[in-house]
Amino acid sequence: MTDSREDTDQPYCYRYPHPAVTTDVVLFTIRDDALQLLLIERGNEPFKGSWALPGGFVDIDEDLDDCAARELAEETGVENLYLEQLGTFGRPGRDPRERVISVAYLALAPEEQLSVRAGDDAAAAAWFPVKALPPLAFDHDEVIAVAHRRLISKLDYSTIAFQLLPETFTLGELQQVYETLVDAEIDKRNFRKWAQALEQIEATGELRRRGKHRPARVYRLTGRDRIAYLK
Amino acid sequence: MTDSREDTDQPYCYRYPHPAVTTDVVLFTIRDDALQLLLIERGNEPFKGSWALPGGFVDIDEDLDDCAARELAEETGVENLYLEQLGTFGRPGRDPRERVISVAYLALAPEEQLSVRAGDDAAAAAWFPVKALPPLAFDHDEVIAVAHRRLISKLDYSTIAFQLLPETFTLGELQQVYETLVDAEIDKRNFRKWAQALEQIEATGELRRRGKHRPARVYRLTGRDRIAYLK
DNA sequence: CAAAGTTAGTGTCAAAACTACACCTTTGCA
DNA sequence: TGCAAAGGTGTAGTTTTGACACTAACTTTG
Repeated sequence: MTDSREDTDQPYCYRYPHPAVTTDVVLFTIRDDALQLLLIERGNEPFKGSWALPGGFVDIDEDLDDCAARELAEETGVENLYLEQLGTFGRPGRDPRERVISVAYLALAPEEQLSVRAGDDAAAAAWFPVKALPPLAFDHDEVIAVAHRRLISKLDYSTIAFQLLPETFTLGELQQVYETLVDAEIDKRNFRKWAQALEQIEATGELRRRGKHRPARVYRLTGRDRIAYLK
Repeated sequence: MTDSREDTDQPYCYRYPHPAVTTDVVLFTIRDDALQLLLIERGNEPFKGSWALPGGFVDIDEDLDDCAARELAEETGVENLYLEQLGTFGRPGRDPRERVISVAYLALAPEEQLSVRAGDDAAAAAWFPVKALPPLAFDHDEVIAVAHRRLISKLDYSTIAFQLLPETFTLGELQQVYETLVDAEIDKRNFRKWAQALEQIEATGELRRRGKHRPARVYRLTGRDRIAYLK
């Protein structure tokens, strides 16, 4: 890091103008057997009426992760979910108002945990299937594309997908999540063999009866780590 | 993104103080059969005399990637190498002067391409083995740890390690790079089978004689993509 | 110029991982 | 009670991985 500034009586912002820094969150969930993400409708210019990722300016004494969690809570009422930093988007001109550098986060939560309501700054908050997104503000289409690729590729070497399930789940539900994510059918026996070989889940001993068919064994994650890396 | 500011005649920096944004680069190379990285000795406070990652403040109209490349060139004379964004570090208090958010980059280059000289802001620039780092300024030890983990884990699913070799190389040299990175010996026959199965390298037809032994075939990367993802 | 030293270069076999594939079980409901 | 619907299980063929040892070609030295 360079040291290209000395103390003078001029405030920084005139001698070395600072960019604004925001966080934006790509929150995925699975609803109606589709991968969906949360967008808010912008209530103000620029891009008024367009849809955008939830997010906002970083407070001057606030950590980045905290900012992402706070903005998500404020704008959507969603709390306590899996959040990981995705990348930082800072192309000059991406915000027409001023230079804005955005630290993007990838978030996952099970549908059950979410009760979205529009917050102060948002005209509305709504879920959209990843395959049918509306026109987006700023460079948020690009941010979402990166998030989606990251999620899909992380399936191969981590247990990140478990973050899309509630605390307890059946193997059928788990398989549905994976099938939705990879957008393909998976062989049931091979999938179950694989899932049990992970050593990341254990049966609770309970059965869950849903629908007119044989009840399913209920599982939970072992360990309290949010995600495990495979091999 | 929220819209929590209106236009008034007050400058931004008083109503909504902006953090400073920097880029820092973790540049790895292999020297003397060891993974080494480039540090600069700080010429000014804070942390004067400590070693730190090369980097500096983002210009107000400058893209982040450009900033990382520019600062690296200015401080060390190193140009035209592999650069990828690593992550953003913004814990309040990580810089004692003011709030500084740092976008970190991972960079790789072959030793042959590097002729490091200390630039304006740095008292000195030097290579250190990853296994024997000096005390570091700011949170740069943490940044380096993340970069190192990223590099090692990317070995498994990409051809990122080829960025540590010059344009042409022998399979022996390639194997040495991998052995240095994973810090273990690799079976020669299995390695060569693997490397050729990648379909990412081709023989140039030349032979390279170095030392008192049989000359080795020379290879180059096929395709001009910097890194390929495997499987 | 022969011998010694050094890295280049090659194939096989066993174990492990992966893939394809079909039937019975248990429940709810008509 | 029988039908619809998801739950639950094993095996065999194929592919991938990992262990392992010798000959080839060059340089240097005696």
